[in-house]
Amino acid sequence: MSTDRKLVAAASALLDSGGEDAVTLRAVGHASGVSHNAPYKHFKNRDALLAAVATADFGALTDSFKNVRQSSAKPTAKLTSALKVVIDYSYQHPARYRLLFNNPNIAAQGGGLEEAALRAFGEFIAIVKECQDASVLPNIPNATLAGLLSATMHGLIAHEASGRMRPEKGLTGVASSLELMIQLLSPCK
Amino acid sequence: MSTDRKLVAAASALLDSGGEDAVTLRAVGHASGVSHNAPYKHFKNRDALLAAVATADFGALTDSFKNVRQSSAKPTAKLTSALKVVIDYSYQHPARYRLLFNNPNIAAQGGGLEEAALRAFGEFIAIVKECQDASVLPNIPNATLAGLLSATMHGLIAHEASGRMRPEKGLTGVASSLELMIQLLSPCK
DNA sequence: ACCTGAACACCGTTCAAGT
DNA sequence: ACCTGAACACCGTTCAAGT
Repeated sequence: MSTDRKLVAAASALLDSGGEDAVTLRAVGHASGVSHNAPYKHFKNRDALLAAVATADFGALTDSFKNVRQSSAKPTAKLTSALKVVIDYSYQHPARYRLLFNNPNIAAQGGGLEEAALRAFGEFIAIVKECQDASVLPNIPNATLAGLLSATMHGLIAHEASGRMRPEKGLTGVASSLELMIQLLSPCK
Repeated sequence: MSTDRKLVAAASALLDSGGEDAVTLRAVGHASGVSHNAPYKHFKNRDALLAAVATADFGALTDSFKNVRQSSAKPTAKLTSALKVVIDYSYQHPARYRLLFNNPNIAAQGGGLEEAALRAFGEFIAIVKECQDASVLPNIPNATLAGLLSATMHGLIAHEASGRMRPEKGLTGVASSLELMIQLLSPCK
């Protein structure tokens, strides 16, 4: 395993175990068996290393979306599954989730990150399109609708992560709120 | 002006001028005319100081929402205005916006922050209710709908802040996407 | 080409001491 | 009660030097 892959894997593991603050170059280097400034031989700086983690994760999300899209499920089920992929990812890897979707500094890093993010979003768009073709979602510009659904999901995740989704107030979780939203959006019959 | 108010004001100004990284206790102390560890006499630590900034801003948002709600505008116009209040705030004070709505660490700080956030959300809920009473929004549980609208707005803001709202893909800005969403949600006629 | 050790200029936080 | 200066244990980053 090459050093740069080891560094990305170590940063990823540290994000999961201790959050973003735990990702010090000293800890990353130590976990990879190199010195604390060896990362500079592979990445411009700490942000570039984190961007590499994000790029890899966007790739994994793209693969997951592709699997969902190519499955034999009904369009609505595919959409629910795709949303569930991201929701589960946000629960299981909160620090990494925030890196991909909630960190303007990292988003501005370049190095293939933007392209990787667009590829993932492209797969999601395709799934939304299947729903529109099946007339379970309104006939508005495809990417606009996908953007709305994606934004709602991310907003709900952030809302819950901030501890402000009170069940007593009728806010009953990300997945169920999203299901309701999809119902409300479905064309009038 | 008391020292603790000065500290909050200085932290607020530093967030605007240099982002969260610029809010060092040394800079806050210097801008307030005290030493770099004087803040510890007023706040438990740096996060508690940032939480105080967030609490104050939630208070300002509550006031803005209240003004909108008590105006003579039509319900839909009130909703648009309330959303615009937050959108403008996110543009003019991005670091502070992220502190209030996108920072789980700060959200968990306590000290009146949670209550202040709920008060602001309560005002927003009341505006959404006016729209429901006027039948321009669907008749589902009030707080649930407000949560969906709020989540969509925050998700769109995050999407744009990450530089991933490409106009060429049909994603044409936070405000216009939200308007479309509200149209789609309006009960079938 | 890749890595290391020392060094620099910072941090947040603690603590003894001052008024 | 409120504040200060020194100190501690960290950081990211740079750089000269090694193989």
